[in-house]
Amino acid sequence: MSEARLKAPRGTFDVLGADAAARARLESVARRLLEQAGYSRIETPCFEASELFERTVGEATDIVQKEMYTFRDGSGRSLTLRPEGTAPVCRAYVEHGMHKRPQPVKLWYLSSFFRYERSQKGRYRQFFQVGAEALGSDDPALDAESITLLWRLVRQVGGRDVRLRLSSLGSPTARRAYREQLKEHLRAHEEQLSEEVRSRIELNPLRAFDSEHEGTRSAMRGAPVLLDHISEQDVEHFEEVKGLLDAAGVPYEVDPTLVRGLDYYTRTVFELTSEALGAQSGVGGGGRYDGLVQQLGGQATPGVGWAAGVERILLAADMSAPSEPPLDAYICLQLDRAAEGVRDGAAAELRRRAFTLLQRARSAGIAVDMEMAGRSLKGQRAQAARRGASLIVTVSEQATTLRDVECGEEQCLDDGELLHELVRRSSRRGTE
RNA sequence: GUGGGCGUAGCUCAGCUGGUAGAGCUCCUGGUUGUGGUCCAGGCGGUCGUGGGUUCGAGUCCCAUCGCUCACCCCA
Repeated sequence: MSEARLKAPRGTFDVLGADAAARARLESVARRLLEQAGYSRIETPCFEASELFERTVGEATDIVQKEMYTFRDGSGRSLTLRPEGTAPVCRAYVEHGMHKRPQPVKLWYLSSFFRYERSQKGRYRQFFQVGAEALGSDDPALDAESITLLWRLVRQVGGRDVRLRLSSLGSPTARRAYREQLKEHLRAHEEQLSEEVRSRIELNPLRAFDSEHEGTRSAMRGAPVLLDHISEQDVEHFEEVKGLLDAAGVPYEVDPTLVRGLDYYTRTVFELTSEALGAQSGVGGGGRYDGLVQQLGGQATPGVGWAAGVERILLAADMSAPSEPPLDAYICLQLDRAAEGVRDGAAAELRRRAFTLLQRARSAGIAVDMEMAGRSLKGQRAQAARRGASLIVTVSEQATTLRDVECGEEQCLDDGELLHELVRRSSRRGTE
């Protein structure tokens, strides 16, 4: 018998109505902001060789461990729906020899990503990210520019209660050494730690810094801090970035405990959060990834970039979506004997006339629609009103009339005159 | 994977201690209104998430299951 009705899979959603309009606005703000700064659009495939993510994101991360949508195609290749955007962009940089272009190469995207997770507010299995990547230079100005763009994007769409946190991870070696040091410190104070933190010493020692637990907090006061263990050049780089952000008037907080979820980050890392979001407070984040391109088989190429969740920006921004744009005109069909169906010759003839008019009016640049749902004349007028049309054309067997709703004028015209009148009246309105 | 809350019309919801399903909005039709969003009347629309159980009788009680949602974990 009847199956259960099909629904969008868990963690996915349809975009429509006001939500679609808000997204379109966000996209146009992002495009203007990023293209003005020299970023050009890139779209990479929805899926990539699984290896791309396994190698770059980090074997031990949750993403690779349990969140990837991985499948085999007809030839047995292992493919994965992209869980993030930086590795694919770097792959494209290498694949298209972009190191031969003038550096830095700046690219931006707005695409969907996939992670198999339990969904909740601001977290979905298919989600959208807007992101920007700048490759080919380790100039701290590029870091500062990247961060500033994320900051300005979120502010421009009306992001509320946003905070920017900033830190530096140094080199991967410094980071690894630090991690061991921290684990040692935690093990030395194990009896003070909360059970949860204790069970995560190996997996995620950095998390101990976020704990609210009394004993853990006191144990962490004496803990080593990564920022104190990075190289002199990295400190200098970080100082430059901070100075440039100060100069640009971008407010930030240095947070030495800031961690990012992906393995490839080096030096600068940052995260933008909003209190308006619920549990998933991260709106966007990113950092520098100086070893990534080389890891993918390219020349040693530094890079810096970020990604921000579209759904999260929208939650933080509370964008009042513009309503559907109104129509200039609506074409109604008036049949003498309404009882006769659409197969009736007269009705078909009427429809042909109206349809021709519709197409000619659209070619002339007028936003116009016509009745295509079999409504009564009253229903058609109501529909015209709903669509915001200020001009109503009524096509009947005897005549074609144009009524200007705003001034109440009504005139009987032939089709050529009608077109002129439509253009005249709708353009006059447009320029007012 | 774990825990809390919730599943009745397209949407928002009502339905008391079990008695055989309702309202508002939307949509359509007719009337009315200066041929337009008003007002009036009518209509379309639901195997009450699904499957069992208790009962003469279940939207209501019990069990299971699925879905949605929020949170943990983690992250955008």
